[in-house]
Amino acid sequence: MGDGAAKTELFEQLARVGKALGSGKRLELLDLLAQGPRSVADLAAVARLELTTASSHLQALKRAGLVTTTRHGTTIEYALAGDDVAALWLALREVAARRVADVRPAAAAYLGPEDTEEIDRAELLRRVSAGTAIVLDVRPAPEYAAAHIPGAVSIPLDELAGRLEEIPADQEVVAYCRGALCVFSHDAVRLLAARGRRAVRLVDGFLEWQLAGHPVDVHDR
Amino acid sequence: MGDGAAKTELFEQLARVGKALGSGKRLELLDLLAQGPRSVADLAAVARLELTTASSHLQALKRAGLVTTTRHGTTIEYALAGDDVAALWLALREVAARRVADVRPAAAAYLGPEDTEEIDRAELLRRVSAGTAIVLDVRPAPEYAAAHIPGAVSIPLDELAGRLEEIPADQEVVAYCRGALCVFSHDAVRLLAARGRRAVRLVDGFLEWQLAGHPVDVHDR
DNA sequence: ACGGTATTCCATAGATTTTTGGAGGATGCA
DNA sequence: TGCATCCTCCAAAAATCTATGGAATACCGT
Repeated sequence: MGDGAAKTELFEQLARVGKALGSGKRLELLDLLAQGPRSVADLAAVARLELTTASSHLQALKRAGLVTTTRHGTTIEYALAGDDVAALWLALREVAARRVADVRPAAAAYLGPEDTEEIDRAELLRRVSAGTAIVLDVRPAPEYAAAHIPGAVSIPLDELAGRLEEIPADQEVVAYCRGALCVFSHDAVRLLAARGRRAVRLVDGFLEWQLAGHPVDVHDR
Repeated sequence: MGDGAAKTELFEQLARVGKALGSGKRLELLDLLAQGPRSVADLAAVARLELTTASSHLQALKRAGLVTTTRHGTTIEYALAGDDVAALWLALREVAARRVADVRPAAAAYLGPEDTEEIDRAELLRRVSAGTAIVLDVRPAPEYAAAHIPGAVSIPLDELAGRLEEIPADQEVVAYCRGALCVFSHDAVRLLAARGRRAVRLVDGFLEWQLAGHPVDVHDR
């Protein structure tokens, strides 16, 4: 029948991963790391956390095996341990969105009204290969640099208003950002629409693109 | 940029699912529920928990949306909320097995030595359709009754020694149980081998079979 | 209505986690 | 060597979670 104590111990070990996923702060850090490796100070700033708090949460993620560290001189770069971790994060998000009643209103409050048109990955590929649309990456520059959809142009959301002329006025724009729960592409499409551009939003984002096995580009622009 | 408070709130809501996965006891209950619906008293007995402890853990799982309840007269039946939850549980297990160093030794201590031959689902289907093997479900009877691999014969592990004559001596046996971390099929194959039978083990179990989209049978035998 | 069964609710003590600030290590550069 | 930067370690207080046993609730059969 198997020893009860050994079984308890095994499940307690599995729960270490669960515990790591049991904090909003840590999930936020994980979500950022899913876009690419980053330093502790960087992550703390973007996630609006005290440095020591961020450090201790990152170490909790590391103890659970979800992230790895690499030293680059004086800075330490945290990175997702692998695609399986990204898949786990996505699975958790999907369960939460479907099963936790309060997630929908919380998402709506964060993302804003549903006033923007969305398309899926297949439709994006169709429009791009037909030449009727260009793909716009509105994530912060370091995340674009880490990896992005091939052919996408990078204009971070907070620079978009000032760099509008870089986008041909007669082209439709498909904007994307981190993932389904990222606000940047919503705001970008609203901004573009307000300036009279034709713009739609990829329904999810880079995380889902990558996990679906699509190719990605790194570096350059 | 999106309101910081709204973002924090959203991730805190997502973390409710993570928190639910952050306890060995709850994972054990989830693992049982992945085999089929069960009552509170039943779950408490199988998971070796006090009734009130089991009840409160089950309610925690319910608040996180991972399980649902149905009243049947005086008993309350808990069930997994859906396949997406089973997939999440499997994803967590796979990440833990790959990334948490202490999971392997804990699994080895629970499952015993690697002295049994294992085959995958494709090989099982091959041997069954070739008529060279029969499939043996060694889970407790209620789990077999809830759902099982089509054509499988049910002999719970603790009855196996006494019901050996029900298995044709010249047939190879493929034993399976709940999943990759379930000990029953390991013990069953050891027992059969000790009695001179040819027996191998499905590398994972019913959970993975079902999630892979294979058909399942319910009721009868 | 009554007794019996299955489960949840409640209060509490004990354990674990989270946050924060200050001190300490490691690395790079002048 | 000395100094700056980036990060981790440590300790303590606050907050949260867990286990447990007794009481309360819901439903069933008589």
